[in-house]
Amino acid sequence: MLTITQQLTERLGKAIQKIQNSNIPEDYSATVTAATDTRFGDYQTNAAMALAKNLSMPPRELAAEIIKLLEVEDLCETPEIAGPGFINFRVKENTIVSRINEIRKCSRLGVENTHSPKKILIDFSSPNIAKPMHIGHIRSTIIGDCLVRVCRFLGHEVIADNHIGDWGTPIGQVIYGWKNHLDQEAFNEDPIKELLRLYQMIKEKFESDQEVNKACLEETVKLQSGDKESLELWNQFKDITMSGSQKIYDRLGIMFDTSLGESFYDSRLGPLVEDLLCNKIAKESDGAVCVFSNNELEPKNDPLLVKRDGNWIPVPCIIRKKDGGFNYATTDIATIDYRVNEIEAETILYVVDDRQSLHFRQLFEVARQRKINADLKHVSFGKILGDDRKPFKTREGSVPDLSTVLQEAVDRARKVVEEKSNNLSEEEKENVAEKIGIGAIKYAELSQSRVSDYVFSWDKMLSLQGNTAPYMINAFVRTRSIFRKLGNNLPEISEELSISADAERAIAIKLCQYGEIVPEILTDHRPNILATYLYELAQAFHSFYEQCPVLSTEGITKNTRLALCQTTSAVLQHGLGLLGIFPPEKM
RNA sequence: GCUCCCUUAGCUCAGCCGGAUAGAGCAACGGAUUUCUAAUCCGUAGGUCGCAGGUUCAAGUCCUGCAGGGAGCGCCA
Repeated sequence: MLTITQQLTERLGKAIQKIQNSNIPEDYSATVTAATDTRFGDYQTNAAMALAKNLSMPPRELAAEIIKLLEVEDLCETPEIAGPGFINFRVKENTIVSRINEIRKCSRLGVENTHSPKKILIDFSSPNIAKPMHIGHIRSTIIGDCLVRVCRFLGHEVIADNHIGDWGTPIGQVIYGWKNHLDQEAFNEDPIKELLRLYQMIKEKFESDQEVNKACLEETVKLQSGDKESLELWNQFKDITMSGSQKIYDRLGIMFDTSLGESFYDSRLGPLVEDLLCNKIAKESDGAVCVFSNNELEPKNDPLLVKRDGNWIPVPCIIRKKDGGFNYATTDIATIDYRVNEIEAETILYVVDDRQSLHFRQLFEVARQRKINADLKHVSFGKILGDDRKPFKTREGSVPDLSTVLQEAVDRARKVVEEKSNNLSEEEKENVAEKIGIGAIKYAELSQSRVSDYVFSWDKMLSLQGNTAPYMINAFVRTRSIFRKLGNNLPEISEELSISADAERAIAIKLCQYGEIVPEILTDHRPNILATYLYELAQAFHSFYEQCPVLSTEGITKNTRLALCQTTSAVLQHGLGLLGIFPPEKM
């Protein structure tokens, strides 16, 4: 089952072959894309302009030549030349009708499985022990989950891995805090809050107070050498933290296949460093063990070099500290080994904020030097800002707690529901508020380009207009209300469709494109491509809904409109589902 | 000091491998409701795509330089 783009691209390719001119580059592959503006038609190609120079022909003349050779009468009207040499295609009604009918019969809604399924491990969320999840975890968690859903749907084998920060110096700090400054009453009341207080207090002293610093490092060493009491405390902290995180994952509907924390890799670190020393990948420097540049890369592309006073000087990746301890990079290298050798992942995606880009470039460079055979990619993202364009904070100036943020979203959604949806029962209102609130948080995240920073705005994300969850959900609810009204009188929807009104045509074309859009998400791991598509679909549907009555019509018109509503409903539900959003039936 | 990221309408943001007159939403203004849910739709107005060069038939998109903002930079994670 080919998308309309694929069919047209194939025909265009054949037409260009027929030109049989050796000046056409071997690797040239003509492409047809959706029209940038519907005034020009449905699809377009710039092949004539791209090849004009090679064939030394004026673009418009070449376009005419291509059109002469194109065999597309069965798919579209005679293609037209426009502007500097575009070829525009206007698809025939029967092409749209048969494609819509294919999509209606297809459980995948016209989206093909990938032709090259991979085993993909996605590393995301990554909360830390003794710290409740906060606003800073939201982007990784939501983007990561969306990528898991999309990869899986496209036929990849996916391992969702929560790489928990459960090892290293911070744990030593909390243990030290626990032993010396625990407020038992506060702990009984809210354990995670007390752990966070201890961590923050000790972290501050750790910087300034030599003795605290030393004591914490001793606690860390004790833990890592298997001291029983330390391990018991560590387990307790871990349980407390993870049960808090789990509540958030449950509410968000997010599941992991594995949650191997940093501690899991601890026993592998020593042997790993020895191995790297043996292989001469790493060497000792100032008492530490480091991986240096091997000068295979151009200096400016080499993350293990930095320019200072006009000279390139080494910035090694430290894998064993002077005191014998291991650090972040060591664990990450060991983690790659495990994922590649034992899980047999072919691709690893790290959904981590962009401040760590240097770390990942170094990590990937070490992997390259070791000839690790896997595709490693840092799926980075920017910061969440407040109205003042500074990192988003609560009114009290602290980092907002994630569970509080989720609750506030639901509370705010509830208020709107009270205002607008008085026809619903109490139970329904609660359900709708939950789905809209959580959906709004997720949609706000996924509709943004992940690379840039964005301003967090309650009003915007819960707005009823614009590119927001409530707007999308409302479109879905409207499709549902039509079928609810029909109840048991839903007629058999036949394949006989007549697409005549502009609004019908617009939405039908949009529906045909679902299969073209979904795979594109993975070209650069950008969920907002899907969000933008769904927004355009919802807009087209709202417009259709206003202009084209369904239930009051008869015959083929009714049949057509029911088919479009049904397909829109299915695509909206499915697409939102890929974003991890599950709309209610009513609102 | 060096490296990376960002800069598009008053505000918040889209804009994929370069392609036609740069698009949405909010805010502003003007319309549509005995409804398949107006949580919607239709319309008007709003731009030197940070600045300067370059490559190209074609640059918001690619390259170079500059400015502004953010982040990172040997023993934290």
